[in-house]
Amino acid sequence: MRKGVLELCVLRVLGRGEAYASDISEALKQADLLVVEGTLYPLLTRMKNAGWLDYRWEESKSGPPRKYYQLTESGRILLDAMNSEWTSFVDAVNSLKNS
Amino acid sequence: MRKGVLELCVLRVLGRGEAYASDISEALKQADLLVVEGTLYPLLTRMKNAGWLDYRWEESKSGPPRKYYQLTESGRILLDAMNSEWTSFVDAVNSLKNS
DNA sequence: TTTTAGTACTATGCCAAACAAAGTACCAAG
DNA sequence: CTTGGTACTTTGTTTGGCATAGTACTAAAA
Repeated sequence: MRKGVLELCVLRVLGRGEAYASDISEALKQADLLVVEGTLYPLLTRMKNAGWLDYRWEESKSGPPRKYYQLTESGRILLDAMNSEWTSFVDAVNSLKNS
Repeated sequence: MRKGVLELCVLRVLGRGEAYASDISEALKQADLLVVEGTLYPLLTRMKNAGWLDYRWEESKSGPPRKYYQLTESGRILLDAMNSEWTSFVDAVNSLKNS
């Protein structure tokens, strides 16, 4: 039942191109999805360890260096899979609405 | 971010009329949503304690008595609220799909 | 030049939800 | 009176989301 929606959201954001934590957080906020630091950073680490993401360090002029994350090949595959799972899931929940 | 989708599913099923655990489980299975005993029973108890559900005992000819659950007034209000939350949430996640 | 503020990532620990697994209890059929 | 099926209960584990505190780097103010 657990669907890992937050993972899907991160995958979708990274599907557009590489980004670091604040970019992702900002993109989610734009979509009215609130995610706090304490959730996002550990999640990114888990996804990196699972092999779905990779990152490179980049220096910043306004603070410490940033981890720019990208999808790996396996991350891209997972994204496709989770996209269809998500659709099915939404359909299933919506089918309960009436009757 | 936490959405309590399973709660919404139970509320929707009970929105159609009273049911006991196996009925609910069956209804969810029909909709391709898998829920196991260890999840459903504690959830029903939590929702009962929260005041969203009520139940009555009914004897069964084929086993122990059953707890038939119904929505309370406050459960009905919650159902309405969660219906709109669910729609917004789905829209938000889907808005991340492209661009 | 030392302090302060802002940004970015890390580490630790808590709580509740989802689940597995085992147990209790009731009934009917053999 | 034992067996099998049904229904609910109890206990414990794992994991995700989050809060909190801490480290580290930069730039700008005092």
